[in-house]
Amino acid sequence: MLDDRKLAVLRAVIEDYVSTTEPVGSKSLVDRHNLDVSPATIRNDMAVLEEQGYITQPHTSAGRIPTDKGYRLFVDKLSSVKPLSVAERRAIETFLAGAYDLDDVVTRTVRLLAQLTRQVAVVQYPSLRISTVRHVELVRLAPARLLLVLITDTGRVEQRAAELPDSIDEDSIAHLRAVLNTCLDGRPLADAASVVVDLPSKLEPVDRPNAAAVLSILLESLVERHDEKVVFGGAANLAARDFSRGLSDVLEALEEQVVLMRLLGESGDPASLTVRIGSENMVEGLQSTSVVSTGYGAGDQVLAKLAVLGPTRMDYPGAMGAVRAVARYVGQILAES
Amino acid sequence: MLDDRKLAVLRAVIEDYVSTTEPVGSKSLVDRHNLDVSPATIRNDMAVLEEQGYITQPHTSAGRIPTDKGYRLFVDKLSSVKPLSVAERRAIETFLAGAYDLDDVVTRTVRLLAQLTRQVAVVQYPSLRISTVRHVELVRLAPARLLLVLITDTGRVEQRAAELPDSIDEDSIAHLRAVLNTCLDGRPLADAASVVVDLPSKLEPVDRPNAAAVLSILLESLVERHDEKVVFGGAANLAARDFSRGLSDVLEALEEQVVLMRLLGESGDPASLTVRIGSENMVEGLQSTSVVSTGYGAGDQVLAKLAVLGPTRMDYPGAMGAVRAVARYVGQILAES
DNA sequence: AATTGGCACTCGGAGTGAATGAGTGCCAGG
DNA sequence: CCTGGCACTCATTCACTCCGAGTGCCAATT
Repeated sequence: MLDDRKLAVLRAVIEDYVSTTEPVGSKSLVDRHNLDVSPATIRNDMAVLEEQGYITQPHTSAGRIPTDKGYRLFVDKLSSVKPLSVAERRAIETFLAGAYDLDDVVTRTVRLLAQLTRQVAVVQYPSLRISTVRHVELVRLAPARLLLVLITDTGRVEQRAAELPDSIDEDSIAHLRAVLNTCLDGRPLADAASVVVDLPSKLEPVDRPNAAAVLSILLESLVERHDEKVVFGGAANLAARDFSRGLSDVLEALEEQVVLMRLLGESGDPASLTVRIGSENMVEGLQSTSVVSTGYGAGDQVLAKLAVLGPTRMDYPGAMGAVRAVARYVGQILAES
Repeated sequence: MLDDRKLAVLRAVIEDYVSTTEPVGSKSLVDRHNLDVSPATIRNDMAVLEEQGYITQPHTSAGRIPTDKGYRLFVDKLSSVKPLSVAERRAIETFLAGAYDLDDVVTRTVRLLAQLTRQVAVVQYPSLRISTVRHVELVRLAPARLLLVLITDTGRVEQRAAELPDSIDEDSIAHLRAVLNTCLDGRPLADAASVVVDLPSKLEPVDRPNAAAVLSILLESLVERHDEKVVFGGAANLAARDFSRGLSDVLEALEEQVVLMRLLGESGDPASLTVRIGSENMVEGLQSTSVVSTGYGAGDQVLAKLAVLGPTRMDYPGAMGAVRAVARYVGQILAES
């Protein structure tokens, strides 16, 4: 149905369109790429490609531009991930190595990805799901107010304030802290939740009301609010490309945590490099954009996702290379710490 | 030099221009505002205002638009802060009250300000400078690697990882933790720094190399990296207005922490509401924008700043009202926690 | 059957020029 | 000092033409 040359034509159309932003015609195709056929032949091929829905013309008597379906075929069959240059790899390594904080790692990753791809980068904070509890700290902020700090083995720190029904003295706090730490230390967060539920029975009845308040907050930290945090950067890159109308929509979508979460959640296999093109994105406001995403984490556990977002007309091989490389390095950093 | 009517004309020009985005002419001025004079008179006034540099015409035979100098006069003399509506106040209150985390407070504040003003909002994290140490926690991540957690009375938590020269056992950690907490608890961070410097002498010689590593990291946390963190939001509002070219520059500037810090730092009196108009901003890339900023904090201590950034053509009274109100509420929230 | 050259056709974009009208400056008279 | 009148300016708009890149189709060639 589509012979080799037609595929080559599709690839050429996409490459040219991506680099020039302009509809590409049969003539310019033949001399930019050394296809050994005449423009007329290419025209016939293009007609077929158009009929099959891989390319389209913005108006009669203009060149062709790829459709989402065309990009899809390109990504699936016609291109391969472009590995980064040595310089780029080195840059990633040194830039990420300088981070001293989970926050810092994430922030730097976003900047890095945005810079490498000249697109918008989206990075999710590593999930707490499979980390284990390292320490629980309780600090009294006011007579009936505690600060609860949960430290995990991955070095992540979660903090929450808890309002208590009654005031609490330092002894009770110390006791509660001791109980919590002996029960929870070393436990995966997922298990910890079930442990926490059973805890009240181990405490003095007097302490229970306050403990209950602390524990319910702790529970929330353990199970609920984890994977929520997502940051993005490189919005300036959006403005630089033309995008023109719709930019506002895209920016709006990016500023919605929920939307970003959905965006990252959509890709099927969490671990592998996936590409969602234009209308394949169900997220409204982002249907004229493409998303290249992958999971990352320490070792082979997927702790979170990161992605690059740009116009459907983007350099897929390059973006895929950057995403894959950055994900790997971030994984290394996380594994070390 | 400038009689009352001329000032009224300037005010009218600014108000009209801000709401319509279009150069305003003498005719439309007289019937939009009930000035009891003829267009010709207004023209004369405008000629004077232009001569003095308060307004200008984009091209001959077009209406006038305000200059930065014009806006300056307007802000200083011709306008007053516009208080928020009851509904808006209530919205602020409930929205901020729902926050349970310093991070959350800041994030919500940004969104709130952006939404209220339909501009870009910039919020600096509250400084640790004048908080006091509540607790220092050391957690062993690896034999020669500690996580250092600094908790302040304002409920803020700073975390840093420290690489040690030697491995360290739990006893030494416990000892170090005890020493740190007895020496630092309740101290203002500013004083704490000097205490930390003297600490090594109080420790066993064997522990000193490791302790030194921990302490130097702690010192950094205490003095250096504090007020660095700034976030912004509402970039979509930028795109919505026309801004056209230059948008990319503005976005770029906003994504630079350093630039944002400078922007907030520029205003003279840290506590009060200040407005910097267009070219008054020395930050490059933001010279066609105006910034309305103020300090905020618990009680009357200024812990950080927040600001609204928009085109010079912005609703100053409204922005000032929103900034002032939000700063107050955030202050309350911080004071409570 | 596939490729090619030729040819008529389409149509967006750039360029031209005239008409429009909002807005101005200036001046003479109230 | 204010006002009405008047001539002038100039960005914007619209209609119109022209140009050329690009197309589809067809008959000829390989």
